[in-house]
Amino acid sequence: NAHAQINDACVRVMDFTADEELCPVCGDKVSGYHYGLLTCESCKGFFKRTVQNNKRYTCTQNQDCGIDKTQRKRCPFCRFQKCLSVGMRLEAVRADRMRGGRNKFGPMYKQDRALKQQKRALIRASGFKTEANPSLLSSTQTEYPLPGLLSGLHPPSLSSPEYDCPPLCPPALGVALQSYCSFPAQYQYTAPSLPSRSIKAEYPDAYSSSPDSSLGYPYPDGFMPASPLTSPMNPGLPPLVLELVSCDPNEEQVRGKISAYLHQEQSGKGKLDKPWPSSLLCVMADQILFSIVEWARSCVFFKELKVGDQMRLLHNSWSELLLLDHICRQVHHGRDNSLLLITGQEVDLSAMSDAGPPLASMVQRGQELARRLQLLQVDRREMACLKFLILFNPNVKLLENQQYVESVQEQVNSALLEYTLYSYPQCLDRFSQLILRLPEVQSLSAQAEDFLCYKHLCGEVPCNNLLIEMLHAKRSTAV
DNA sequence: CTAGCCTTGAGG
DNA sequence: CCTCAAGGCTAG
Repeated sequence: NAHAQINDACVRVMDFTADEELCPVCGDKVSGYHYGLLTCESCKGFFKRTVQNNKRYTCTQNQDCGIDKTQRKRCPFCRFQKCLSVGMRLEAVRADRMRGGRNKFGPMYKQDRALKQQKRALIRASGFKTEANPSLLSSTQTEYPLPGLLSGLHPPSLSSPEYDCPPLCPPALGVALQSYCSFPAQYQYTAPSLPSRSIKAEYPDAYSSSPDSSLGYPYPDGFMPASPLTSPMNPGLPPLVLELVSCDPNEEQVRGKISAYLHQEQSGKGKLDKPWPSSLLCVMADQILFSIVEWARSCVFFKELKVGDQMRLLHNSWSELLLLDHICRQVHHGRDNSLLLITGQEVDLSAMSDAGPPLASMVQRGQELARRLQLLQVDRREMACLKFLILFNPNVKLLENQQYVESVQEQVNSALLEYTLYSYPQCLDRFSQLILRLPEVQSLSAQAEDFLCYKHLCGEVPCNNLLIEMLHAKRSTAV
């Protein structure tokens, strides 16, 4: 049911923006930590009654009832389901009903508080935008779901016709985005195994031997509680970050594919008319670009978008993504005086000086960027987040579902912030250090685009490829 | 049953 | 001492 889904989506957005003052189960006001996380008083009571009295409910609908403040009484089955899915802990309900005192979760509550405070401070310090969109805010309080959070907010008149009519736009990207059958569904999300902090149950005898508790609440068949956005139980590893990493293509496979392609290209033509830079490098970049489009097409969030918006986002970000891919490779390579290509070949930079000043200076800027990221020892997870932040740019013009793009950006931002705070607590400005590289990537990629455009006009670059198509697309729609 | 308010009591 | 998350109580 759409209402419930939209409401849920709003609550999710709120969790990232309003810093979780709302009960994750029903959206009511939080009264403190209860059974593992911050919830409202009523859901605390409900959870307690249910577990203590071993209650069993059934759902008269499809077990997917929306739970909010006004409807939470309607379906206890779904309410309890939701309690579990957001991470409320059966073990925190005491088997012997002893009152008062503290339990094992105490320290975690404290830690969670500290994290939240730190996060707020850092967000404020970095002048980060935290205010939720007012319309989103109100929608969690009223029972009127936002029309369009999931279906596109802008009036149809704003959508640009040229994207909706394939014949009018260059074909390659459209084909790449739409050829669903030619790619296997290889990105099945498999839940990453979280380093499980062993949370011993409050009463070990009752719980430690099996997931089944003496209170009679094993998790329902096939149902494991979903990882909450953040919870004191798996601090610092936002599930979203892991999910983003899981979207990354297998570097080996991409390299193999591109190497094979280049080899074939080379042997097919016998000898290359032009040796290195121009021709082969462009073919290589072109192939990497294809793999980037393939990555985007199959990754979480992006695949929910309509093709029109997918194209708009990619047209906007292709060169940055390409550059980031290059930078990332140089970070791993770790050499100042040579570049590593995806094929594994090295290009000596001392020979670069005669490639012309513009190219040399761009390569230099790229090396500088790589060096700074290497100094930070940026990791895969952070890199995955950065890619998403580049791709999901809500400032792209004429987006049909701009709000969705914005909410993805905020979610990724938030997850990255939390990840860096927990994984690198000794470096509090790590998040800003990472984010500050993005404008640099943007600026350098713009310079590279200009250069490519110039070379293209000089006829020094092959023109029937995705690379040039992207170049034209951006330039023709730039405002 | 629900949910707001009350009482407890270990840990700080 | 105080805190605050457990359980308890009870009107609606």
